[in-house]
Amino acid sequence: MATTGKVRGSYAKTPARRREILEAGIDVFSTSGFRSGSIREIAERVGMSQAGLLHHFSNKSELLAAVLELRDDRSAELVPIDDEHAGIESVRGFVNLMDYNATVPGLVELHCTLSAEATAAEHPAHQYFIDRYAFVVGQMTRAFERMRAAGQLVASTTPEGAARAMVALSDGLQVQWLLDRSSVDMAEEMRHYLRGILTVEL
Amino acid sequence: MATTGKVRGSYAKTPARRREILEAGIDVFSTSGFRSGSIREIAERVGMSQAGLLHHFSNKSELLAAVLELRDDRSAELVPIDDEHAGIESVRGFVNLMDYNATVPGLVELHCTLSAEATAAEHPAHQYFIDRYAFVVGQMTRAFERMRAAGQLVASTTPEGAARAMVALSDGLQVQWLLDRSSVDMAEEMRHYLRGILTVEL
DNA sequence: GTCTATAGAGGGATAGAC
DNA sequence: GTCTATCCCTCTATAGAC
Repeated sequence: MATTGKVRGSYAKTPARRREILEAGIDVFSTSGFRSGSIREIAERVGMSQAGLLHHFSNKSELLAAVLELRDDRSAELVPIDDEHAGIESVRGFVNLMDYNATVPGLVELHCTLSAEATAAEHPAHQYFIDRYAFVVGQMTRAFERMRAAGQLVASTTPEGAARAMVALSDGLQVQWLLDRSSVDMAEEMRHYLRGILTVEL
Repeated sequence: MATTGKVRGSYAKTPARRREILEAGIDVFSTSGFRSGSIREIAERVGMSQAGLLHHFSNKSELLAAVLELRDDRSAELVPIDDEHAGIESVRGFVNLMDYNATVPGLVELHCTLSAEATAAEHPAHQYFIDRYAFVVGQMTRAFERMRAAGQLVASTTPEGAARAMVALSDGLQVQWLLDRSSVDMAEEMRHYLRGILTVEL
């Protein structure tokens, strides 16, 4: 017993507090980015002082890392695309994630804003995004390789090319969608692309 | 005579100075974005004080607008995609622009960083990017419409869908390329996509 | 046209009380 | 665990001298 809860005292609420801070962090970093978003504003949204916030995350970069981790966990929960034997299931999972994304503009904005910012070599999330793209493109490449083996991928496309194009299309559609949400149905546009390179139904 | 040059005095150099500032502005805004890039740093790069810079551009937003205008002019000069009768020529122009982009990482970074930032409604370049995407997607849509009429576009694709996908693919590939330049050949990836939706050679 | 000086706002992080 | 106070930094924009 008492493996998760604390022994006593008011600091038992720390995990909940951390979670509140992370939620506010998503909001602020998504609209202002990391560099120009302030931990002061995040703290205010949670109703605490900036110094109080820094009790939970010792500095701004650490908070960013925790925000990114939370986002990853949620995507992974919602759409498991990392099954080591999945082919078309991974592709379907990716498209489902795009449908889900259309319901959470904040998360989409977070991704677009931070990935563009993190393009700069000195950005605290630079390596994170390099690794993350390598991971996602890698997963999708393997999924397409299995589909190729099953004769489900058109001959003109390489698995890696398809994977990169899929990720790129997703990112680009997000920008257009954020600028004008009525302009694009992101998942539908992706399905359209996929129909062109797959020999089977989605 | 004296249509472009000034009558006399040292302020004849103003246009050149403005240009220098804009070049430095591209550098700084591309790596730091608009919000966290500072006019101070831009001024330093040109070798002048921050107050001196503000003699040429009355505030930071005005400088941003001028930077974006300069970028537009360059792209337009290099790759005319706005011919009102062009079909495949516009598509070729777009791909050529992607090849050119691979030689000017700074401009690519500027676009990615600012377009993501400008996703926020209060951003000074918000409307600019809405208009710009509408323009580019519109131009490419009309080009694909002409190609459709000429039987050069596969039946499964709509002109607007193709245009949006082309722009999205371009944007997304830029992010991956900026994070790891050895990972993607942006123009080649685009040609590959186009081969799938066109019935003629590029 | 460019400078210095300065106003005025906001940021991150730390120290120390409670 | 949270606060106030504070340090020190950076930023934009303006005023006014040269």
